[in-house]
Amino acid sequence: MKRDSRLSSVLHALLHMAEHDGPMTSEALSKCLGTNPVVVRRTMGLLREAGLVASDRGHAGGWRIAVDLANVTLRQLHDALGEPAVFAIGNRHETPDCLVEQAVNAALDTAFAEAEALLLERFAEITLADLAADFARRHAARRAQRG
Amino acid sequence: MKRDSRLSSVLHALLHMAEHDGPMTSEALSKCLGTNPVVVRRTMGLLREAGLVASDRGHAGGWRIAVDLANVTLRQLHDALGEPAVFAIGNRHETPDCLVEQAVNAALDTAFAEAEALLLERFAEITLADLAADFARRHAARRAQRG
DNA sequence: GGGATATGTAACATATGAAGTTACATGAAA
DNA sequence: TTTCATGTAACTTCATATGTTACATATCCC
Repeated sequence: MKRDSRLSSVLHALLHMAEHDGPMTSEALSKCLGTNPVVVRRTMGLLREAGLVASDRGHAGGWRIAVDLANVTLRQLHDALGEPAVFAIGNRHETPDCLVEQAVNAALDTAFAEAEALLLERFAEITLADLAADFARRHAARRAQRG
Repeated sequence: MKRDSRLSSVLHALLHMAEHDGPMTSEALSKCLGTNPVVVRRTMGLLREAGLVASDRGHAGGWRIAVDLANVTLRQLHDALGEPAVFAIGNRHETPDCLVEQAVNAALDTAFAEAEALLLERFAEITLADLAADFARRHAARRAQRG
């Protein structure tokens, strides 16, 4: 199955934007991400609808972060992307008539619900500021290593 | 993304087999599951490799459970299916050069690893016997409801 | 032995959905 | 008014789970 990598992508994009002075164009972001400007606009557009970023057209236009990095969690970004399905595994039929299948679904649904709840809880605990700080640490470590 | 429903399918099949006297053919199972006999053989073949079921050809052939229901967990079935990817969400690149993307991946990987660990833990706690008992309860409830 | 029945498996078809691409409209700044 | 940027529709590509066809192989019963 092809994985949805949009959360990973927007995080990558947002941190680059945070490190960059002034707005960044879809073109510039697409080069950071190794993708296409249209894909960037399509995905960032969802974040704009959620009020997390803003975009400007024309000269000196592009994308900029519209909120405080410390106030944006991975959970908010996941929600902004439309809460895509978390699991690649699932029930064969959602509302089966067969009692056997109902018993199977009930057991699986419970397990998946618990795991999803934990994932979203972790997402809610991590802010963009946390990631930016982690990046800064990695950056400093690389500089130190180089001498 | 299209979800992998094989775990759901094999559970459904195994419980029908548990309720049924004697072996069940791929044909019969495929009708229970609403799928194709070849798909059943393909999937059940993985369980056979794990020693969980056995198959016989020819007259009176078919599939039968080779172990005690109380000794088989969902985790074992998941493993028998080749431990398919649990998540439909993932990193864009697995081992990026970009330090920003490394920081993003590290955060996401941790969250996903925790959620996957919880899911597999729950899977390990649920046996086929548990599901069979739950089915029996549902069956009794339906009979009672009908009068 | 020979027909009937069942699995084993390769090869190919279909369906779904994420991501990539092309094309062009719209809007803003120099 | 030219240039640069986003907005968005339409289409293509790619991955992969699942479905399907065809046929080989093994077993049972007569």
